[in-house]
Amino acid sequence: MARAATTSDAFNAVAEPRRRDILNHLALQERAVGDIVASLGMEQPSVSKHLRVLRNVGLVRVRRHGRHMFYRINAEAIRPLYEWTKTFEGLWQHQLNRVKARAEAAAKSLHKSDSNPIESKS
Amino acid sequence: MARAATTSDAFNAVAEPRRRDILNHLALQERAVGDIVASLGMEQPSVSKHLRVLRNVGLVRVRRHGRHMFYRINAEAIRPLYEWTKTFEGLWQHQLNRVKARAEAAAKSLHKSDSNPIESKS
DNA sequence: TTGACAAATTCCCATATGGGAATATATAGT
DNA sequence: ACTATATATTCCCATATGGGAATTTGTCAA
Repeated sequence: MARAATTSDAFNAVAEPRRRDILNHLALQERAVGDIVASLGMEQPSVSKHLRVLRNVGLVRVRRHGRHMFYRINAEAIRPLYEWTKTFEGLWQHQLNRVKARAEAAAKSLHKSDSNPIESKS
Repeated sequence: MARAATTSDAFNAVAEPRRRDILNHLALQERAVGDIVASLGMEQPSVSKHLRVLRNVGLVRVRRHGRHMFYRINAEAIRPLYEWTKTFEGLWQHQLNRVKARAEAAAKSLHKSDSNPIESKS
């Protein structure tokens, strides 16, 4: 088996940086393809292909107006990613606290005994 | 160019479901490779390869103890994903409110005028 | 209908992938 | 030194990828 398809889920779709760029751009308001092309400086076929992927996983919705296709974000589809990452929120806070505590302890013992002669030059 | 390497960043590394499984497993405590193999029911070489990718992007750290390699999560590396997804948090709340408002408005007008005959059978 | 513009699709290709299978490396114990 | 155990690496391969270039489809306006 090869790597999972980019269209298999939001995680895979969002792994591509340019697709995140597009989503960031759409966050403010809906945009026509040409607008995205101009704003992000990518080739039009490239944008269309990326939008196709985003559509397939439900990250964007489309609306046609004349010759223009207006894409808008479907934020709900990002939520699973948010929820998953949020699972680890407590962990990085813990880890930061531990680092901070260790740093403070080290500073304290350094102050008391100057146990690291290497640091004390000039 | 082909798809970006799985080791190019946390977004790509995490796109693979089995790697998320591994991270979920490591969230509770550090684990030896064999433990992961047994718990997740994957082949040992497969686990080692996935851990390699996770290590390359800083999502896990290793500690050796005798013949065992204990892997632990480095939650800090997940934080960028969290922050990015969080950017859209306001959006899906907006969208949900709009849907809810629309549903309530529809229910109200239905109650007042029974404007949708199709719904009123039986 | 024809022409102009907007967007999507197709074709080609170098590239990294993840799984399977086999093998290599490293460490502990005797 | 030898064996057993734990983990990592290598090789092979079918597969999807994203970009570039060219073309097609769709829509409006005259």
